[in-house]
Amino acid sequence: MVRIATWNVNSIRSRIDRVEAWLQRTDVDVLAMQETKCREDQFPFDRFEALGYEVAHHGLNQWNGVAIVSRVGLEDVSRGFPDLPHWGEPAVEEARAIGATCAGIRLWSLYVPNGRALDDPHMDYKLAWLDRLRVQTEAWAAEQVPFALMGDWNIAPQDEDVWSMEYYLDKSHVSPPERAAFQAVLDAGVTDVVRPHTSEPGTFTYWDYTRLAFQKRRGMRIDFILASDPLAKRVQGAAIDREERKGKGASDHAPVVIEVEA
DNA sequence: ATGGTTGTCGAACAA
Repeated sequence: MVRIATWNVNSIRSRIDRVEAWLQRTDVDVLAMQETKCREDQFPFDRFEALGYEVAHHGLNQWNGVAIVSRVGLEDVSRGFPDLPHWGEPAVEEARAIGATCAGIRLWSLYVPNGRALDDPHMDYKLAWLDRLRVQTEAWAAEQVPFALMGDWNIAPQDEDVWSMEYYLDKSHVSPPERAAFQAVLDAGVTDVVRPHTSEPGTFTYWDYTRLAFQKRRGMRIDFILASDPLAKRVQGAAIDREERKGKGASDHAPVVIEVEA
């Protein structure tokens, strides 16, 4: 059994103690992280290597940043994928995607742009980014190598994935264009392998730091593991580690874990 | 109370 997880850590430098403790506690073999928020030279490689993990990181500045750590092999690292849209002034490609092959599975750690607001240029960037991911997913699905798209999608695909549709109605993450973009990736050849094992109402992966959102159970399900059909058939179980959102120094996202038949 | 919190080579901005 291989245990594979994804987690938006919201700064690896401020979270490293908790991430290290979590890995030791949960016996996870591969962890995809998002929002490492650091450059290559700032990443705490030694902390993971001391635990027996190989590390691949993609970080360009204090924003975004994605990584994969693995103790079951880590090969053929890709930073980004073709034709990703650019952002900023000057417009550049951001560190939002890294891929690696671990235990024969092609894994991607993805940090989909936030979108910010329905009328914000960042929303156009988000939708363009997701369309490129859709194109890539079609290509990967045709290759027959088992693969998974893991990360923070910044989309709540279904009404039950937010604590209140009324609250989010005029905000990003739930709009029809965003949901259509998410569905288009699914249609390209992957399925959500976590939801079938975590279908309880009120199951979320993210809770805002403000307004006592976690304590009031006001969250969103926006972190997903989407697997190709050959891999999906091997998924034996899945869980969202809500406990990790508790206490001082927690990320605002919870880790999401799947168990895969070796 | 147009509020709250966390992170970043901060002093605004992103989430």
